Amino acid sequence: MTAKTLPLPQQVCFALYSANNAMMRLYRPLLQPFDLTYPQYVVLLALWQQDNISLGQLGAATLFDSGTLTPLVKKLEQKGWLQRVSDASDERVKKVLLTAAGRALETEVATVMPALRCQVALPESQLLALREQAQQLLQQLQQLEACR
Amino acid sequence: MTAKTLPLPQQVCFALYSANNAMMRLYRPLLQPFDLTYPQYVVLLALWQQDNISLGQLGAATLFDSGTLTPLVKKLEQKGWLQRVSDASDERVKKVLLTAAGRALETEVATVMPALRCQVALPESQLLALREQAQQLLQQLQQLEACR
DNA sequence: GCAATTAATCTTGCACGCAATATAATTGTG
DNA sequence: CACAATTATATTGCGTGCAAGATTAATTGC
Repeated sequence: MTAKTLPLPQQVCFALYSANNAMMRLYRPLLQPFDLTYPQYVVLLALWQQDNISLGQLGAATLFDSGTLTPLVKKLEQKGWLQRVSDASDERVKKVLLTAAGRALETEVATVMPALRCQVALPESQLLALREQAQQLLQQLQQLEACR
Repeated sequence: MTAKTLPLPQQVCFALYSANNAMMRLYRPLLQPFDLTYPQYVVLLALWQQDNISLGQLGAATLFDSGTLTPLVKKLEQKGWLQRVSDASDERVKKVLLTAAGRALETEVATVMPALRCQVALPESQLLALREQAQQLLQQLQQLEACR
């Protein structure tokens, strides 16, 4: 009757948590040359897919809430990668618009993915399996959050 | 030639990252009654498995570096769950020792896991698959970090 | 034996994530 | 059309994570 809690190495959440932390550590030096952090990179990835969207839409794409997104976007504006412009038709919404430099950055940053990939000595199939499992968990949790 | 970067929904790292964030949001309200955060909970989980270990050993179990672990352990000491004691045989090392309250807490906190589990409507097999994939990624990344 | 190195922990500073709350614009309602 | 409810964004405060550097104690080389 000594085992009231599960050892860390057996916990799903701890595996997820520590794998994610390790991944962030791997990203850091690769993004540093561009003066980008991973969350900032995520915002740009979203904008490279769809530009000129509202902060709300950007939050939906990146899964950041406003408390995280607002300062992130302000920082990226300071760095000159994007602009925040008020929408004339609805003064509440702020739209985010990549600058020419921000659009050009996509080509530069395109080297990050392959550099990252070649350091991870795992078969593509395993990474896709991980993505699939993580996405299904995420989807389940989002569904939960949606019901309050 | 427009696709220089991969859309976020297809990225393994983003799936890992956002699933982990969602998991932390799920944990928060469950740990709040015990005035614990997830990282603090992780430290306690490690100590419940093996008590009276050095900060270095605790860091190895939790995968926290000293910059994260030191303030975490100090906070847990303030809350009365553990004590930090200097090792007489080597004055550099600080050993971490659960208090009686800290040991008793394990039983209380044991309700967190099942409460969490019953909110995640995914089959056990899928969670184990996710754990397996995450652990293998983690292991790969740790191996990388070990080679500097 | 003691200087130089190594080891264990601590401190500082920065950038998240997010809950809670505030502010301001818009919409719905009587 | 006033005004309460809703919506979009911003602010505040707290707790991480971690790189970089500092501090102190032990160990190693010569």
